[in-house]
Amino acid sequence: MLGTQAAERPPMPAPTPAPSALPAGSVRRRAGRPTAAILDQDGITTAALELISNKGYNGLTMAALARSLGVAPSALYNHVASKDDVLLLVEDHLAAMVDVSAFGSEPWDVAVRRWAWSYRDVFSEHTPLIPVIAVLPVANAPKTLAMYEAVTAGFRDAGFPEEKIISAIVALEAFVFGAAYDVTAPEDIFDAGSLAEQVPNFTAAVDRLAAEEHARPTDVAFNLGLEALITGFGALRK
Amino acid sequence: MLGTQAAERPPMPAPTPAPSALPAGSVRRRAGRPTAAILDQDGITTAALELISNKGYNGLTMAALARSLGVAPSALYNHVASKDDVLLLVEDHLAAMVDVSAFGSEPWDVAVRRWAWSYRDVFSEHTPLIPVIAVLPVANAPKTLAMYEAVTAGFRDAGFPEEKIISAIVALEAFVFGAAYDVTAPEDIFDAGSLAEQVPNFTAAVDRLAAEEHARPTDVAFNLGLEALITGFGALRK
DNA sequence: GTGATAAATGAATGCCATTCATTTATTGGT
DNA sequence: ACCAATAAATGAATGGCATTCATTTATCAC
Repeated sequence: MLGTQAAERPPMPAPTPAPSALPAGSVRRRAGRPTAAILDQDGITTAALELISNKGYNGLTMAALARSLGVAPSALYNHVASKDDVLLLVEDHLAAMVDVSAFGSEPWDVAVRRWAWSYRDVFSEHTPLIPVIAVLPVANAPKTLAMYEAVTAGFRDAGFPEEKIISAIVALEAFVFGAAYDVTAPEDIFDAGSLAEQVPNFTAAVDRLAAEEHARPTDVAFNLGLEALITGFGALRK
Repeated sequence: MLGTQAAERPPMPAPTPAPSALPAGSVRRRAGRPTAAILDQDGITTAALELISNKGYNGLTMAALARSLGVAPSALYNHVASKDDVLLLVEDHLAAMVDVSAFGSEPWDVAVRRWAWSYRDVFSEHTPLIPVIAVLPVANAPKTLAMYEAVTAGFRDAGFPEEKIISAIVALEAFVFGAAYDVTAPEDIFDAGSLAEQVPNFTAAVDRLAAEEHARPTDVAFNLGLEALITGFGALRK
């Protein structure tokens, strides 16, 4: 790890000191507005996603983001108000990747199933966004809003009583977000270790599930909960 | 803002400089092991909870924690390995406050209902813990483990097939954690603002729910989802 | 009694988001 | 065609943060 970083950024100054924030080979940009704008929100979003994909959310710093865009960190603040703002851009990009295509073409239960699995899969790779999303007004996230619109229309067309649609979506979303965290949990999360004797029922149940040898226990739990929600909510339709 | 801070902490040194890490009035402790230990995990947990209660999770820093305990920040590391370790202590303390008393005395569905509401209520005040909990092996959290034991026993006694117990609890927990975030969301989170016209179904559904004038819409959604899960899971019992 | 260990201080370290003064280029109004 | 306002960049701070380390002092086990 440290060795790799050192290779990228030699601690000693190179003969011709490499400009610290520019792609290799380019000349250091002088201060002042450049002829053509370098940054925009789309580019920042793309670079952020690339960084997250390569280095994870720990690697997503304003400095690293600036560096990958060949720009000084402070330049980012001409286009976003804060790091949370960057996270919002990323979130909205991801929302567009959630599959809502089945609403309008497939039966309601099939559509909900496809949407929820897709939603969970997308955000299980991006759980650090969840605390941000959960509290963020949708007004600033057009693609997220578009997702809600598609889902809402699907519920309405399926005969859902209108006053219950938002509550049902909120409940499903809560389940999806919680389940997204579960995907990231280590396999041995339920290993009670030295305390196992003190929690015999729990230990037995954990062992009994392990004996089933499911490829992904987290998927079993998600399926169980999702089917219960679909069945329960399906009964509300007129 | 700046003026207020300056008033609390004058930039110029006071005549008798106040010791920075000690409760008012006490003498600065000299270096070296004190006769009686000042810190232990219980004290750290209590101080952390107090700090969170007064200043929120933003106010919970290792420096602030040390200060409230009358100790240098580095002293904390003789008792916890990291800040995440402090969060784990807090989490385990809270787990003990979750109401599992109905398991063993009340019918299964009543017990699940009481547990889930209580669980959500406790952690909705502590959502920053959720990312930590979700990934943390239970072996290091005895009170959390005790909660799982009580719930597992309740499910088993209710005739739940043993291989499904953990999956059902995991699903319920996912829903609880997601719903805990929802509690903290601002009221106008679903206000589409200027984009309202582009999402007519969504806007209509939001308005229709608002017209119901529920005291806490988040509770309506939680109730809806929880009852669906209870009904769905209840059918699995032998 | 003595060596190992435990628990404190205090001084660093390095990383981080963010701000600000400054420079340069574009744009819109007259 | 000018000129003021604005936009977009640099580069140098700033302050906060968790964590580490050398050092000091006290207790505990043998």
